[in-house]
Amino acid sequence: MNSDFLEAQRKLVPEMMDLMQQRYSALKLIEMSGPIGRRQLGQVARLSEREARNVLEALRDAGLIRIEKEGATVTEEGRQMLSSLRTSMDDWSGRNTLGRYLGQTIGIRKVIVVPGDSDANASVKAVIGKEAAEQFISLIGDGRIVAVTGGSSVAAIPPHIAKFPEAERLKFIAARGGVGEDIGLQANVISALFAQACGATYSTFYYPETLSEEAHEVFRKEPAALEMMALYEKTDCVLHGIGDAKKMAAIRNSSKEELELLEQGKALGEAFGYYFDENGNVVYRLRTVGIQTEQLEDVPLLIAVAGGASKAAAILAYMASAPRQTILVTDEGAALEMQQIVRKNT
Amino acid sequence: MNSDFLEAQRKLVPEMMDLMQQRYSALKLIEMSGPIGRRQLGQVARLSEREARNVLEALRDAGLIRIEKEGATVTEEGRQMLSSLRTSMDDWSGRNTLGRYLGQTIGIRKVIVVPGDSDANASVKAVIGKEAAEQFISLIGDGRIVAVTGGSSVAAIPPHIAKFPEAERLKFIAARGGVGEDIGLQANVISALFAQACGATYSTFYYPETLSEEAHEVFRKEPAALEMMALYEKTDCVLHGIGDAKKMAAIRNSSKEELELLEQGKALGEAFGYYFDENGNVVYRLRTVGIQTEQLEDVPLLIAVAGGASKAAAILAYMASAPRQTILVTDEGAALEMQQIVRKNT
DNA sequence: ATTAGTGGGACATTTTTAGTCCATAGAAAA
DNA sequence: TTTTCTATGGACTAAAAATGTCCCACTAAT
Repeated sequence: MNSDFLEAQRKLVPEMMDLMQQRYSALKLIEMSGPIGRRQLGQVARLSEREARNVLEALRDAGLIRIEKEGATVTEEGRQMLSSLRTSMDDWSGRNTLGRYLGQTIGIRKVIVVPGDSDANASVKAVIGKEAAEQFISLIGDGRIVAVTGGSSVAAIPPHIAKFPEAERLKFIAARGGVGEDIGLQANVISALFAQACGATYSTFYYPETLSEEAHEVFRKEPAALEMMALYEKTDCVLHGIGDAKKMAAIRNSSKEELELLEQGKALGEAFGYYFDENGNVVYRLRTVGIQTEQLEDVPLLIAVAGGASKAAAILAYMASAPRQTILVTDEGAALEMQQIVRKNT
Repeated sequence: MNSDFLEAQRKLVPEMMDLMQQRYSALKLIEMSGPIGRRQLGQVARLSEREARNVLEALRDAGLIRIEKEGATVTEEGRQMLSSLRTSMDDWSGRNTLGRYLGQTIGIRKVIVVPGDSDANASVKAVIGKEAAEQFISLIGDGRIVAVTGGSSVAAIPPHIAKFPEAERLKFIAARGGVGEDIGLQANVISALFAQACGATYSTFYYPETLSEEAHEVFRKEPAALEMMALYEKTDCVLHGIGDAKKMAAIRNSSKEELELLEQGKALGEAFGYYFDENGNVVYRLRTVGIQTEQLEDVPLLIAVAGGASKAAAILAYMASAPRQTILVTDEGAALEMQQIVRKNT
């Protein structure tokens, strides 16, 4: 498959991909806009005059365009090249630009879109996990404390973590105490998986999801709880999933009162025990020992993972108030749906 | 097909290919030579310390190698990448290095090797023609007089000539007067095809192949002949094929004396009416109005086209005395065979 | 202890690239 | 026909990036 090859290439010569996309899309623009000049092309392709000039000269040297007094035109060869590259490039560069577009509109650091839709094809989750693992490894820097949440998306990350320099110094913790969900997808278990993959250490903390106010107070003063809360203050990285509010509430066997609160508040998304409405307002939160939204602001590396068209609304809900440094790794299904929602609302 | 994609890409971002090949072969070396250091890698891969360093760092950032105190090792991911790229890259870069190797040993400017073997697959000739056309277009510069010879290889070039700036100023001529061969492959006809493809002009000159010495003398003084000879002096580019000596002699219905001369002189290759032995010595030449080997030395752009394993010996014979500025466009079949012959002789 | 490797830091120098302006030449509009 | 607009290509400076070359600290094997 060509896309495999493109992926391999992206890894091998990443600095060239920009250039390639630049030239490809310039060629496409030239094809569409007939004879077009350097400055005009620059404007429509968001290139400076010089950049546009370089691109044009490169394309000319490759024999793909003809540069004449009235502007640049595609040659026959250029047309052939366009048609032979179109499918794979459009696919690839479409996801790329979609990611950039979403990143800008949502107002976060980066959005990575992998091909496919996790709703339709479960194996896409693995690709999301792989991408997230790469981001994590390359950006963790000299961070030490990593908080992870539960969920299948986050669970897809550890299998793709290869040992990297100083991986052992990391300490993984659950971003939120809690039991009750599927054991394999609990934050505690996942943090252990991460620790194993890295040869690192982890701390666990179990916390009953539903407690009376009094019991809660008592629990909060437990030494183990205090220790965890101290760690949350020093967290260097959070890897978290995003859930659909209703589904999460159902999974958690929430009480009638809770369900009503979520219903009234029009909760859409959920992340680390917080429920958000479409504007990112916190509608409800689980009382548990966990990282707080205020603390997130000071965490340098925030990686959110969630895929599938059905999660688009939930993702947008959380992202409406997500810290700017957030990186979202999602799939095409969710990304396209998000794009539609965003467009509808403007 | 991946190779199509690679080809398209080579056109779109030619500057990437070097880098890609550099990194790919470095990765391969690292895989083979176990943990290897920056300087050692530099030596074996012919990179400066800095270049090796850059490559290593790029591979490390891509997660393909691990750099540790004892040197660089390939990661699991790197191994996967190698196996997924191996076939297409080795194919491509094999031809590339083969071309470089031949260029150096033969002592000419450049050798371009296209995939396939014209002996086995006639469509390979078209690829050779396309490549030759590209070289011609990109290197002709502000040359004006272009001399072409006959033969199927040269005839494969004009179909791939797209109009380029100032193509009309060119003048195509036959590198050698002569009739008797297949009409469609005669130099005169081919020069007309070139002219048509470029929207340029051409001059023809017919010259009987076999003439008595006296008739020859008379012919040489014809105004048309003198005009052609004047053009040969000013030739800016020669596009020529290379023939197998015996086959050419057969095609030309050579006389017994000629055949004997060729036999005795161990003629192997033929080009513009000259026959060469394995050391590049001229064994015999047709008496005709045509470009002379001495004149070739002053022609800035010399492009030789010939493919097929069966022509390997002939190509090497001519190349043994070919001017240094010659560019050879050939196919894998001929190139591999040439490599074998060269190795046997050393 | 010595030697031959390793990676990584540092720095001057060269090379490449980017930004900008201008001259000039066609094409289209007036 | 003249004017205006937009085109390319040349030229130049400032800035950024790549390169060659050291040195240093460290490690493992001799």
